[in-house]
Amino acid sequence: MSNATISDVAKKVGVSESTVSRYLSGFKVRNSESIKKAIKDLNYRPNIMARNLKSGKTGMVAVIVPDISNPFFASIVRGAEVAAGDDYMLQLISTNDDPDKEEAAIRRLNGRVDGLIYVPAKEDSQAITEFEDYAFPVVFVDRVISNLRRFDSVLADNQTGASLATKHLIEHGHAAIAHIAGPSASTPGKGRAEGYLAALKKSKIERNNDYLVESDFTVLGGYQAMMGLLALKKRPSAVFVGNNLMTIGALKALKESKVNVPDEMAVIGFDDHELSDLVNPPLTVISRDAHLQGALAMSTLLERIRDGYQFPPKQLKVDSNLVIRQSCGSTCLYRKTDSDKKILSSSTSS
Amino acid sequence: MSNATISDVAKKVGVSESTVSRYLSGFKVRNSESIKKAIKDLNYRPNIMARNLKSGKTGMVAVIVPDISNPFFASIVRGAEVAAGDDYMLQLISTNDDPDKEEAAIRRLNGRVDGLIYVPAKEDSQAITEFEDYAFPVVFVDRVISNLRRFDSVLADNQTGASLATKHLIEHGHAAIAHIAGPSASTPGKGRAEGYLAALKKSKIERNNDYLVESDFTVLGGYQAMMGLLALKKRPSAVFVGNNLMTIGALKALKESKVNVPDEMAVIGFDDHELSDLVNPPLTVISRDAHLQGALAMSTLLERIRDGYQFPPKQLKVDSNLVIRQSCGSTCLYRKTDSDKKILSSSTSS
DNA sequence: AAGTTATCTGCAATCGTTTTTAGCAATTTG
DNA sequence: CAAATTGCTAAAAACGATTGCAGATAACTT
Repeated sequence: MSNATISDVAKKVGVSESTVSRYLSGFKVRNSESIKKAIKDLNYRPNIMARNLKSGKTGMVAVIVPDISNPFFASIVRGAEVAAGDDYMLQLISTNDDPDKEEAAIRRLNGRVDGLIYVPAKEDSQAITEFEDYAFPVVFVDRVISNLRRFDSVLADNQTGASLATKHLIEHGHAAIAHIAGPSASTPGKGRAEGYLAALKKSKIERNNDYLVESDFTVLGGYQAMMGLLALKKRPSAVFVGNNLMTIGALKALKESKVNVPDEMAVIGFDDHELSDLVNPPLTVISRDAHLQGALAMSTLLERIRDGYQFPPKQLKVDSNLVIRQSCGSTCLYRKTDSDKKILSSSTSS
Repeated sequence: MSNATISDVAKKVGVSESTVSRYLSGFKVRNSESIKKAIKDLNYRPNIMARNLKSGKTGMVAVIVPDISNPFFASIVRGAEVAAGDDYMLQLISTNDDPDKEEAAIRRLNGRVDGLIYVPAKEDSQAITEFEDYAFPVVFVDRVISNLRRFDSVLADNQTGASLATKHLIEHGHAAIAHIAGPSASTPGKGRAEGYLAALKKSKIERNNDYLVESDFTVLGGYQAMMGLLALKKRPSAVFVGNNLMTIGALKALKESKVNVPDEMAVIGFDDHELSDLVNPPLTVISRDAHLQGALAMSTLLERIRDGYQFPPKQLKVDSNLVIRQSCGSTCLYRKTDSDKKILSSSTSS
């Protein structure tokens, strides 16, 4: 039952192990036919571990995400998987945004993978130091660790996207605009808050610190943040929510508080979803191509694995688009386009 | 730069490699202090591949799912990951429901993993034959391959869940009840259709073949199936949709056709979602704990890896629950319960 | 046919561990 | 005090592949 080894094949054919090995590597070999047959007869499969030990390669790439059940990260992973094709297999790790888990995971990864696609929790994560030790290339996706500039990254254009969202609310006549932000220690949390503030400034709307609440990218966090905003003496009339999960939480809070969207509170989210269209009211969001982000990250990583760091690190960005539906009070224009929604492109990748 | 080996450590301390190895395995050793120091100084990390080659174990478990971007499968994976803890790492493979890809993946997995958690596309998949060759335990989740009874499985109670859904519609006065089913070649597609038919039979409602349409578990498939139902001379007044994605598609079709839910068409889905509550109207669904399913699968698998097949294969089932919201015309009772929704338990796991 | 070159082959070393074996010293036992 | 037991240790043999080297065929030259 236990698998045959290369030596079994060699013995059966009457050649040396090296000849079989060379046959397997595609070299021209005299008894290729009988080797082929013996391999089939013995159901021989090369032992990957032995091969890896010799070659020093593993044929594996790790992907560290906060939580695979977040559809956004699932899309990234899927994109990465597709881009990896048959060359590399994926190892998946969810960290729950816990830097300690990230550190432990990276430590365990040593010797198991040839590269890492990494969505870190915090820009100043302690795991930084660990990276010095480990000898595989890393590509950051969606978030970066600021001190690790030597690695590549594939981000969304958070600033532009957030400005676009805020501007959209302003154009609908809102001035009391809140922002439920992600952790300021995270790249998108920080970037989107910056974009929000920049848009306010540009329209000469004074910043109200009560309206900028920092949360944690979770449903519950979004719910609580929204409840907080509703409890304010001077309620905002519109809110830009910093990610998909917090948007769900915010909407739950609004529904529970019987606050009408968009009349009493306009809402715009970050990151689209298959169901955004069917929510009541259909949700206007900033969207970007997570699948593409994952695919870009993987191809960048594979390049590094192949060619090393002879070229300077890349900083890729994918577009953020505004998908107008009805949660900001926009009329139902989107029916007129063939894609069932109106998309305004914002920025180009670079 | 390249990692130090156990021999470097041994040399530095002045002992043999085996002594260092024994120290690492927790045996009592005379120079343990200096070995500890040398390991730290040299930043020695054991080479996993060498270790795996020697032990024949990989410390890895593969998870094969149709598509990780389907939140349901993402939950399964997450549950499996949590249950694996620090003992095993996960290798992820999406197959797009393509049996050929499944087969190729399983073939590649040989020697890379100690076990497999597997959501196959079809019950009669050709990949069956492959399994004979490979020497790791397998646990099926959500779907099985019928000829492989020797492996464990963790399924949902599809029949009961589907009956519950259908009965719910019947109790709301519907008799013209359609079912958009998944592929009949798949376990849940078949099981849920059976449950649907059983419930009709029990209520002495005649089966209408136009009302049982087989689709493919995708958004587009659900959309097209619903469009087909709407085009019928005698439209059904209610529909039970066989999975989450097809439900989204069906709702899109209804929205696009301006058919009111639940007045003109009652809808009940299979599998809950964080957003189901916020959809218009809030979606009544059959729900089961996907996270638990994944966790059970993993713990079953780890048991097999540890103890082998001395015990007969297990067939676990998780409960299906009815979550009543408003898409079937139920009044808004759910507010009265503390969990924000009314849950009727259906069956117990066995 | 003999010399030269091009192909292919087996041997042995190597990758970095773990584990078995046997040996040595120190300690306990009769 | 000799004998038996204990507690570590080093040396060597795996684990299953790949690869440099040198020798053996085979295939061309002239």
